[in-house]
Amino acid sequence: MVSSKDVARYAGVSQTTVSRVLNNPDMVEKKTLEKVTRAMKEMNYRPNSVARSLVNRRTKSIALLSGPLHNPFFVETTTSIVNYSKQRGYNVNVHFENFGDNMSVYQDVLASKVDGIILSSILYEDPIFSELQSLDIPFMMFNRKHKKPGNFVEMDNIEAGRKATRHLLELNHRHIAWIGGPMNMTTFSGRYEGFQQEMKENGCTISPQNVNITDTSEADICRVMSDLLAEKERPTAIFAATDSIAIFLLDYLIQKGYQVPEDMSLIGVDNIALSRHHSFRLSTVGMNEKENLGRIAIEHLIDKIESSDDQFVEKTYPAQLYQRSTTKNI
Amino acid sequence: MVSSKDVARYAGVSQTTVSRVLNNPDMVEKKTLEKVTRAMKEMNYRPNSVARSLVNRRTKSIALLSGPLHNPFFVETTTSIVNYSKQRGYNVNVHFENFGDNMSVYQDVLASKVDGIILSSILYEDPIFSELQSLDIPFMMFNRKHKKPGNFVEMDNIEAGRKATRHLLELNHRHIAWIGGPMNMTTFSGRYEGFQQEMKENGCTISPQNVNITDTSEADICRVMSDLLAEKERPTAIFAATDSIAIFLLDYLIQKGYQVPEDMSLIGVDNIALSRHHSFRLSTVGMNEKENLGRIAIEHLIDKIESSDDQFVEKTYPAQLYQRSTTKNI
DNA sequence: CCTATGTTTGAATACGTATTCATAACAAAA
DNA sequence: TTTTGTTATGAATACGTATTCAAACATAGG
Repeated sequence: MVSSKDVARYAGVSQTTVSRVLNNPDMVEKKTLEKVTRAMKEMNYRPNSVARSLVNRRTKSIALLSGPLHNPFFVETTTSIVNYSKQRGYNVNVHFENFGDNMSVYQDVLASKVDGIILSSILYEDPIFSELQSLDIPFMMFNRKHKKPGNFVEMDNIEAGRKATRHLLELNHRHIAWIGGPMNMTTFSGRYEGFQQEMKENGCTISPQNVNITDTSEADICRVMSDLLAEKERPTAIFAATDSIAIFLLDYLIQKGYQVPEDMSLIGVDNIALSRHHSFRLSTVGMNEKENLGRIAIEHLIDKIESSDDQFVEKTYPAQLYQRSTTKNI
Repeated sequence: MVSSKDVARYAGVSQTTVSRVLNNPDMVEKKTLEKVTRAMKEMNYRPNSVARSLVNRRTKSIALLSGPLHNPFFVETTTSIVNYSKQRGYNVNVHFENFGDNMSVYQDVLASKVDGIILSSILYEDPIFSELQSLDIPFMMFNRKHKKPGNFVEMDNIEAGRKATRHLLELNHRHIAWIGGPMNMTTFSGRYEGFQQEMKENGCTISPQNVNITDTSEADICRVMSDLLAEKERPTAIFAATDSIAIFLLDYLIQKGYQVPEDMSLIGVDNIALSRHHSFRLSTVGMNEKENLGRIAIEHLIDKIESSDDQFVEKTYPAQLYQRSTTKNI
């Protein structure tokens, strides 16, 4: 590979001058500049970004630790994060959460030299948190957050849980089942908390068999749903903790011959784009449609990288109901 | 940041020994090894991957230049590529195609030091091709390919086009509209070619207003579809060049009060997971469900990186029909 | 005891760039 | 002419690691 030294020799100048042509062109005489520029072209020179990073002490790249893309919510955030980062001149190393073995993903992220880290995949008491802190580079959580204070942007999950539940209650549902994911993720615990609060305040009880915690895999959701359908006193409505789960449930229910919402009301959370599809018209709760948590988070992160201000960004955005066609009065 | 030199000083050894502890632990005496290991722990030492890359001349990272994730096909390939790469010890820099200005994306990719490049976003006569070649690192195309010989894996797009068309013809459709993307992408040109061939062989003509080329944006697809619906002799079936387009059309049609397949048959290509959803049951043509082009491509790419064999991988996989519920006899 | 062999270690160097500091060339001012 | 200042350039160095080469030392065989 041709280096700046090669270019220098070819152009009859010092490596320093070549470097200056790239970074401080006005410090070099016009004639020299042309000469060097031509040499670079002719030799097809490309600056070695690794060497640059070593001396500049920044890689212009960011690690994204995201939830899996089979949840369309993360499709939208990943797209925003990658595209906005590009705009600001950063590359994004993408990693996906791995339920079985997140530690190895963490190790990859910790080992890779990046200017900042943005992650949705963190548990409420995740030990990764202190490791991230020790890296001494900015990191930002979105969607989910950690117990300890740090940078995060999230939706008001409790409010989301309450609004979804209130909607179902207003439609006269009393027998409501919850299908969610692991409670050590604040999205799930928060939304469940809201569900509980609202039910309690309205004098409704939640029977234990109607609280279903899955690992969000399709197989596990199937298992849970088939249990629910087999209950003597089958629930009339399901509160799915995410639109992704809801859409999968929809698939399962239709496949088994049930009609939504006639046989079962269904509401999700996140208001992902797919929920608006007229084949679904999924009722859901989510943020203002203009806002994207990924986008908000990456913007803050890059600001932090470039300003190195150490004030925590902690933002919780309101949730609102999007009533569509998968919930109905009984 | 603490360096190997700091660790060396603290442990009372040379930097060489610290390096050996990391890379050739059996070359160093057990006692020394423990001493150094302890020092690394105590100082919270993390090897600088940038410095490593500089001397090793490999970054253990790969650039992915992907089509946009709002096409679920790329969700599936991106997931495979990222996860498989991790398994083989590589990070993935993700970039998304940008219809308006792909050159700047290309520049980003060319500037970033990676061990290999995997891309779906290439045009049939894309000038990026020769630039990629001049980088002298392996690159692999998937889904779409280039005019010149190189590494690629694809579905047999012509066969796909023929099979989808044949299916519609067998259902007695004669008035079939095509909605696709830019013809300088081999996915679209190949599928269209198959559409043409099959129509011709069966004595069917394609009227010009039924050939619709979009930029695959929602707005443009809307425009085209509304034109089609306004035709005097409205087509009875639509061949959407991708499932992604088909699913969007489905949304549009339902929203406008049409029923699929009663008012209009609809078939896509790609057989993405979402097409199987029982709210859609989209008829489509695609590869064997076990195969994933992204996965196949990344496997070849990493093999190439690690073996540096220079034989081209050129693979074209057969397409098959998946008949579901969006196509019906008339 | 001497030589041959193996083991463990460190000094020096390379990777490719950006930056600091010094110098040379030259013009302007005194 | 000397001084001062300005502009353009290059030599040397730093970034943090891996590797080469040589040296120090121990062990075994004769």
